[in-house]
Amino acid sequence: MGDEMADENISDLIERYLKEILADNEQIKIRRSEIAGLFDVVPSQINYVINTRFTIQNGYIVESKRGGGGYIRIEKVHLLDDIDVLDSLIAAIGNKLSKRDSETIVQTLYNNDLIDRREVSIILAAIDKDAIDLNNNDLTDILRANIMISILNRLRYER
Amino acid sequence: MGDEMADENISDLIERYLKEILADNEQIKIRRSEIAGLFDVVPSQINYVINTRFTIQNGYIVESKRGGGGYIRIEKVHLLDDIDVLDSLIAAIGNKLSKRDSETIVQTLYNNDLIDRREVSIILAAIDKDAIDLNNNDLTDILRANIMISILNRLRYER
DNA sequence: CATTCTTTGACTAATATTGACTATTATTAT
DNA sequence: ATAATAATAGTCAATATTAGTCAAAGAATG
Repeated sequence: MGDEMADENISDLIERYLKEILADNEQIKIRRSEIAGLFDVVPSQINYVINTRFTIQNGYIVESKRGGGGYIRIEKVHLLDDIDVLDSLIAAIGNKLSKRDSETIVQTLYNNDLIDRREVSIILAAIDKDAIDLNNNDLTDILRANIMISILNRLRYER
Repeated sequence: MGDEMADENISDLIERYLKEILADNEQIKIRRSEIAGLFDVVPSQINYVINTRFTIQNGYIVESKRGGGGYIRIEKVHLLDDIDVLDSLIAAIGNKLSKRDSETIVQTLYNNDLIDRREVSIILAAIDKDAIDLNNNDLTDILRANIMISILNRLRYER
């Protein structure tokens, strides 16, 4: 890679365009079709750009609304400094997560002062066996993994 | 949550208009056609706004009267204590819970000082669409209901 | 070549807007 | 009083306006 090379593809251009705006603003609210029109691509390409380049790992959260006056909002979030614990926990969780392992994770979070007592309680309630039980143990473990990862990702930043 | 900027659609504007009045008053009594005229929409759109944004889950009670001198009255609801808030929210959740309704509930919890910002964030992460998506929308709504109820029940003890 | 990334578009989903028709209540005429 | 009319609000389904998903085709990369 050299210096200052022209980004070749349109997705990169769109990414750069949005990030330039985000350099001066905490968030942007766009109309999907407008941006698509600006770069002369199909609207769904905007979703592609967002899904590949504005993830939470990159420090962005995205929300949207359909219907009249619909929009996509991209928000820059401030990633916390002591994220290592969270990252390694996320990395360690695979496809599935047992009840036992999930409790260990919650305990670790608490021990590291990443969550308080009430938050422990809320998280345990969210992954409670009865809440996510669908008569299929594999499915329950998958759900537990998904929910836990989602929560850990939330803990990575503050608004 | 909160800081609203440039709502694009008219329903949002009407919602904000009414809520601004309600910020200073316990209730408002409106004439449907008047509000409709103010925003230049058909009268039934006022019903749409009320049905989607002034539900009991949102913390409002609405009553109305037809005929000459008819009106719609929107009243802020006062729940007696925290347990009542939780109980009525739990009662309002049936078998399934949409994303939209779940967000309303979380907002209500926050407005009633039952949870703080971080807890809002954690709960929303737990019921995030991607976390509980199993390629079946009904199932997702069922899971969301289960998880939300589980959390609400936990909050009853965790004061 | 094989693999991964990008581009495209047909189909789906969510939300908002509109208006025709209905229901209820108040007022006026008989 | 009763009936007719006017003045409201409610319901519901059609249409409009967005954004999302997914898989296939094409391009780039190694």
